[in-house]
Amino acid sequence: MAPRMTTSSYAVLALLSLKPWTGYELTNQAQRSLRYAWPKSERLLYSEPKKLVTLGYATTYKEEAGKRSRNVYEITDEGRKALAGWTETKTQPPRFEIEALLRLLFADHGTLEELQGALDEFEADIEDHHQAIVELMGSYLDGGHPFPERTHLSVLFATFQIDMFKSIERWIEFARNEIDDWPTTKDLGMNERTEDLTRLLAQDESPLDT
Amino acid sequence: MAPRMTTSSYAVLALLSLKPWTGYELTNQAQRSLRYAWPKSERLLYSEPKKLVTLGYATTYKEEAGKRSRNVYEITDEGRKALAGWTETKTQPPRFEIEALLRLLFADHGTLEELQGALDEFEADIEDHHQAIVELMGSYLDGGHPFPERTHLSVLFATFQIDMFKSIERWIEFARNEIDDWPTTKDLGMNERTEDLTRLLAQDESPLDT
DNA sequence: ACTATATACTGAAGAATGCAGTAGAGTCAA
DNA sequence: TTGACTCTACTGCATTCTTCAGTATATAGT
Repeated sequence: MAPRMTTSSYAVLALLSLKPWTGYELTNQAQRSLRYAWPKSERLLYSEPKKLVTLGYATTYKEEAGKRSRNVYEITDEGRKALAGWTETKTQPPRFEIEALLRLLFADHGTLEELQGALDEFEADIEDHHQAIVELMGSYLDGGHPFPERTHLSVLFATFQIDMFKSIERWIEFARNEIDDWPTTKDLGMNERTEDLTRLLAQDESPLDT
Repeated sequence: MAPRMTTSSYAVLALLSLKPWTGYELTNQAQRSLRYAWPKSERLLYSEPKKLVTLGYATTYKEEAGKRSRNVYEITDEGRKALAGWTETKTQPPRFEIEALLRLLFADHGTLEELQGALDEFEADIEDHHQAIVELMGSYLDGGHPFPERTHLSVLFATFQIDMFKSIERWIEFARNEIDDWPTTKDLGMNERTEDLTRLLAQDESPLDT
């Protein structure tokens, strides 16, 4: 049975359309540049180009460098056709996995300190990503984009990321302030403050904007 | 071999700590309330409580209603202990899967119309979610929270969601405006506008804030 | 010389998804 | 009243994806 083209297959195929890559380069590039749109494991990123070869969408050869060898993958004409057909497939809905928020939702089983800890970790992760992108933009200014003719796309995407990370950081600050007023994680329920917030949200207004 | 407790197992265990549920209720409740923090398939949500039973963290019995039967799951004392131990495990970093943005990154293989289409779908998904939460908040005001003493947690989480969805919607508007000025998806590269944006982002300023 | 880090992968087990299938119960309309 | 449709209430199977351990060479720093 011929394997199916998944979104991850198209992602790798799209990278191959830019230039030939080795498996190792592909895992690194995909993890660096696609991480915030389509995060995939290193293992999968080694497997996908092999699948593309069996489908006839890529060719591969071994490059020898002393006693080391590495697999180079190159897109085929068939592969370019398949990539063009990507647009005919349905786009998957967005998916946000945030364990820190799951822990917030069930914070009443733990202490305030544990909840604050979860928020701290969340913030640290977001700040890391945030800083990485700001630095990447700095490198673009110095002509560091690997495919200069594609800079407009990377930058529009980066705008999304920076904007989202800023908004998340603002929320974390807000959440910390709220929690600081809590005596415990439990049984606060629909108190005055919560009711005020609920009323705002029900009117589609964010307490962070006001 | 005893199965491992995954984050999803803890999520289901946390739900069970609130009250006993049937498998069917659990799938529905988890998909409605955990969807934006921990999105999981219906299939998994039917499997997890069974796993909890084999681990001794839940008990189950069949409830008969005519010719129909359904499985009811109830947390055990062991289960409550296990849930308390959740805080000792590391929180997984956040993960954002957004195929629409992947398509944006590689939009130069397609047309402007296709890129706009991807943004439209993205927007439609986000707006659906956004509206669902605003309505949920309205129901909370009418006393509709299933566990009133936990309202403060749900509302703080809802603040995150509404704020994030608003921020994404603003970005989509922004992106649409940018794209409207593009003659094609290709080879725009580091033009004047892109350079302006890059400069802003490199200074950690969002073009959406100004 | 030793250690750490980067390069360059693969196999196998387990987690999670998607899809099809089964089947009873209630609703609405032709 | 029969048929169509939706909701309830799941299960099995194939496939996808992640995690982890393992293998082995190359290179830079102390």
